Amino acid sequence: MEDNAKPSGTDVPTLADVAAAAGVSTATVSRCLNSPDRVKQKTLKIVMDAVDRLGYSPNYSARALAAGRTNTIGAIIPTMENAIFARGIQAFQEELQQNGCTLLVASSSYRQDLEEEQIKTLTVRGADALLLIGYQRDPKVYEFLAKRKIPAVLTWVSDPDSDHLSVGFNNRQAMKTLAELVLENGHKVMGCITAETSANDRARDRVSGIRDAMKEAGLDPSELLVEETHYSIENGDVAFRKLMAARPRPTAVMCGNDVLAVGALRAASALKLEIPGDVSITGFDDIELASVAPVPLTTVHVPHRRMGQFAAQALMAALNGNAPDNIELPTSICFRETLGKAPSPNKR
Amino acid sequence: MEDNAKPSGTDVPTLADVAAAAGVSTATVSRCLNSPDRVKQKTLKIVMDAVDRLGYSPNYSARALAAGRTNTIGAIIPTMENAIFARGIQAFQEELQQNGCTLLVASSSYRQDLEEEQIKTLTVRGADALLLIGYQRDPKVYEFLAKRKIPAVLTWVSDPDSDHLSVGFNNRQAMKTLAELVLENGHKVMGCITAETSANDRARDRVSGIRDAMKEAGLDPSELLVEETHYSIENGDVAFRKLMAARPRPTAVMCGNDVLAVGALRAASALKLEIPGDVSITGFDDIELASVAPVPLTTVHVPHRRMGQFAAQALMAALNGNAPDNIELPTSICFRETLGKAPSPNKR
DNA sequence: AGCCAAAATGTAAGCGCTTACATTTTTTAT
DNA sequence: ATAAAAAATGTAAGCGCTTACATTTTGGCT
Repeated sequence: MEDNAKPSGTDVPTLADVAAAAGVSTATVSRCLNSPDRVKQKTLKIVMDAVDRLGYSPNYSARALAAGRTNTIGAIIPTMENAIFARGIQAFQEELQQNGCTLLVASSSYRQDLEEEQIKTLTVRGADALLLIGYQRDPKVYEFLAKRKIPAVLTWVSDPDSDHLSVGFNNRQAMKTLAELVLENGHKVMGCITAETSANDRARDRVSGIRDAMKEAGLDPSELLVEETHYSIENGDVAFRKLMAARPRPTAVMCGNDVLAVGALRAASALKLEIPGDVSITGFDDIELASVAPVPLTTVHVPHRRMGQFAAQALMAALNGNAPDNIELPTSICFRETLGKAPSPNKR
Repeated sequence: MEDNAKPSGTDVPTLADVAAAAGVSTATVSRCLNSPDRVKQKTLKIVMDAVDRLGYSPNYSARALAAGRTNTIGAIIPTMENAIFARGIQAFQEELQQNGCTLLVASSSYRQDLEEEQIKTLTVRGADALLLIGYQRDPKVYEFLAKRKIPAVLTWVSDPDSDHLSVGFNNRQAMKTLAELVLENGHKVMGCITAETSANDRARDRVSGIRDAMKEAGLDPSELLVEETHYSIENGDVAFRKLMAARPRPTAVMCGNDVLAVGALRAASALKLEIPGDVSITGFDDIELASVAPVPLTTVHVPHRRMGQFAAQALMAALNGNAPDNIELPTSICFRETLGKAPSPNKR
């Protein structure tokens, strides 16, 4: 018969098993694992040998319960179905991993109610901190987070006026810059395809950016033709056709993201419109899709990877009791082939 | 002074607080939450009222520790950076959520060593079950999983001969069917762009499928020109150019997935080759990209959503002690515009 | 009314770990 | 050498929950 010092059969070894095997207390084993510098070299070696020998790995539930933190970070993104968020989140995850944290991803389908639910779920599941997209949400959510002392970083936006931590970029300014370029090409009748602006602050800001530029160029911003739809290639296609049916017809269509722009491009091709000869089209994001579109897309480049990385660093800092600064990353314009001079009126 | 029956200040309420507030024991509260049919209606109401009033939600770490399960499922996918896995995983997640489980996603960058590490990490973090892509891995991994009694479902493949649970499709057969169609169009010189076959069983099977079809059509399978590379549009472009430099030049290039095919398409356009007039190109997966490629892609349609859904169901069944059956889902050919007759020799 | 099985609830022992505090060992200064 | 300070280790009390088992309540029968 075995005595009780050994772990029985196929059971997963516990801290106590390691302690017994190494001839020390569980506290010492715990210290070896969590703060090795507080333990004598010799002891450390003995314990680590025991850990290896038994193939021990800690039970995270128990650790979380005892320590009051899970080392899990939650992220809630609007969608996983296209690549808009993939690069940024991937970088976020890599950075977290460096810091011994795990990422839990949920998606909200661009629905505010679902996002709130997911925030609750992730919190309850023990997320120590959260990455959120955009800043627009019920103040109660922020109160809830504050009450639970859960740091959150808002990304894909820059929100310097607010006291919420954010790591992102200025959607409005970025789109404005692109719009200025479009207007410099002589376009007077402007169209725009965007996500629904009521529930999406990034989309709203981008549209505002276009209007800003129009105003400064002496055009009436209210004449911007706007099509709102969900992000998908198909919807971009449909929206573009609607825009092309308007009179006067836009000579430039600025899209809220690259996915919509690619849909517009497809529609243009079907309508036998030359890009950019007949109509100019622009995107936003600079995902891989943009560079391989039927006509390579002129778009706004967003530094997704750096954003993800910085967001992770900010959160780690917040968890360590520091107060990280908001970060606004610069965007740039990525010139490709879909932006050109406005066609001369007689040519149309 | 408060007495100890009430939760103090901003603290998160616990089971005991609810029990005190409802005037019952913690066991009863626990039962109300986990098996409501085992308590009296009246008690249930009292307890649930207290839960609402206090805004209680259970601590999952504690629950996991006590119950020995986390209700968390892990998934390890080769990459999050393109959309190949997005739809399937999204469906998987939705189905899990229906069953009260949370998804933890990790990515392995197509590296077997990283995958093993992630499997360990997720296991240690308490994943009750795992979704894995493909079947090729060190037998030790399966032993480890078996020893820990962690159910795993292999997806994106069908592995009927093995005793591992799988929910997927037959890569070899699917590609063979497409290859037959290509060959029926009179192509004699075949090229292929694939992921590295040594570390990717899906890729390997797909190439085998092409060879199978060639053999049956009386061609020498060893004459298939193969370019191996990582999945990306850029790499598809480069590989296609290499293939086009071969003599005799392939008249059809079958790609291991849609991403590579889109890259090939881009290269073809740069080389002023007509698709499918000069060269036919095919893909695999039927992701959204396929339908919006410069020339809409003829490809293999994979039922990603259903696969994800069934995989989740299989895992839930396994966790409930049932032995779910392997599932092989049918694929279909999605005809678009990149497959055509082989050009007549004199035309070249 | 009285008995008994079934239903409902309570009691309390953990789950595996961290950590405040107590104790022992080692180092440093005198 | 010796006292005091510092470092290392041990002891044991939880963290918030589930669940086996014990106890009480309920309700159907006779």
